[in-house]
Amino acid sequence: MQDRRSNSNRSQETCSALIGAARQLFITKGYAATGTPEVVEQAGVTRGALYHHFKDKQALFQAVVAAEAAQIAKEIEAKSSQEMPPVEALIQGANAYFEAMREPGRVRLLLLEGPAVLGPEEMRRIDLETGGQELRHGINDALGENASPIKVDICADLISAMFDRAALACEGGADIKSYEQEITSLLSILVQNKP
Amino acid sequence: MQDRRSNSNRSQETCSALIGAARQLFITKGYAATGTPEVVEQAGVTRGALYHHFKDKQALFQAVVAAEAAQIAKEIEAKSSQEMPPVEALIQGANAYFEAMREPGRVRLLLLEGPAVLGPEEMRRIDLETGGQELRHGINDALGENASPIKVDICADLISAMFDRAALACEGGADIKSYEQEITSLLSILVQNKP
DNA sequence: GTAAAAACATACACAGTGTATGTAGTTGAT
DNA sequence: ATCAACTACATACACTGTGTATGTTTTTAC
Repeated sequence: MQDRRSNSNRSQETCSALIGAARQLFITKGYAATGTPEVVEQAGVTRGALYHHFKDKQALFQAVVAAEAAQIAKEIEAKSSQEMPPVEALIQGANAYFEAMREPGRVRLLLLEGPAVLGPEEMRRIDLETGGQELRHGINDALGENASPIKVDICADLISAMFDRAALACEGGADIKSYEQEITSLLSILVQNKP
Repeated sequence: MQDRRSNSNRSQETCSALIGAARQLFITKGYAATGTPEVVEQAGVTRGALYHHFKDKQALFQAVVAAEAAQIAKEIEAKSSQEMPPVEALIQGANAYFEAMREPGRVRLLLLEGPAVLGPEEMRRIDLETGGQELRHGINDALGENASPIKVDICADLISAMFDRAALACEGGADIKSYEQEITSLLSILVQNKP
């Protein structure tokens, strides 16, 4: 029974199956409570395949997180219309982020377990590799020319922290509109009072 | 060989030893990489004692986190002088928080692994049980009477998110002064433009 | 077609968790 | 003081999961 699939195809398919199955389990049961036997069963492969493509369980998790971050960046970019005053663009970007983060499991993956399992540096790396630069550019445009690069970096970091917390709060049952409104208000105030 | 220690003393001492040893290991190696055999060895007791006092490894971790949160609240309260304009009090509280969070391991315990292992709700519960209310009161005083309670809650949540992110960044090697300065600036702007 | 390499599959060694069971020390009532 | 009940531990074990070593099949290159 020859399938005659190319090696790269074989690899790609099993990797996708593994990442997909792992994603589902990590989201529902969490990283620690998910065993590799369960993952491979869902993926329809064996543990041998898993450990052939990934160094260890953590590497599989990193792949899941990276894929999710890429997907989110894609969704946000799709919703970002160009030609807009900087502040409006910022607010729209924030709303797009919130909407993307409402997809079940993303908060847990990217805001809770990701930083704990992979570490903040690695999470930051993934973020920059995908769409994390957008916010910094937005902040830079909004603050104008008189802002030093390091100030922009810090400001972007602090604002993204607010975004993340808002997403986390909404996952926990908080009112989305209230948080969106408050963030919008804060952003407007901050940009208008750029020091 | 009769020690003739009272039961409550015995319990308290072994619990303290366990929490202390666990704290050290959780801080240096992380929750997942720390085994209970190692903990009890450091504490000078057996696993039997551990599982007598704590339901499981997670319960031990929760005790460590709660103790750390209480200690931090104590340190902050000790540094908070009363009789101060609200904004100044806020800024001073923030600085006290940063200073407390510079104690090695606290960022990892409270901001990284705590939320992942215990969940955000439990972390929030611990926070409110200890000194988490202070910030909300500070925000409330700073915003004045015309702010709705829910707005104060959200605002406090978002601001505490910035505090946490700043502590995390500094742990990662960022310049403390820059973050402190930026936060101070943001707080001043926000309070002066209370909508 | 054949050798090398990649992609898996199987088996195993090891470590860690939680529990069941056993023992010593403590408490409270008589 | 003594005895029973209880608390505080200690020991032993069953189980699960991880990572690795080794074996097998499929693909690739020549």
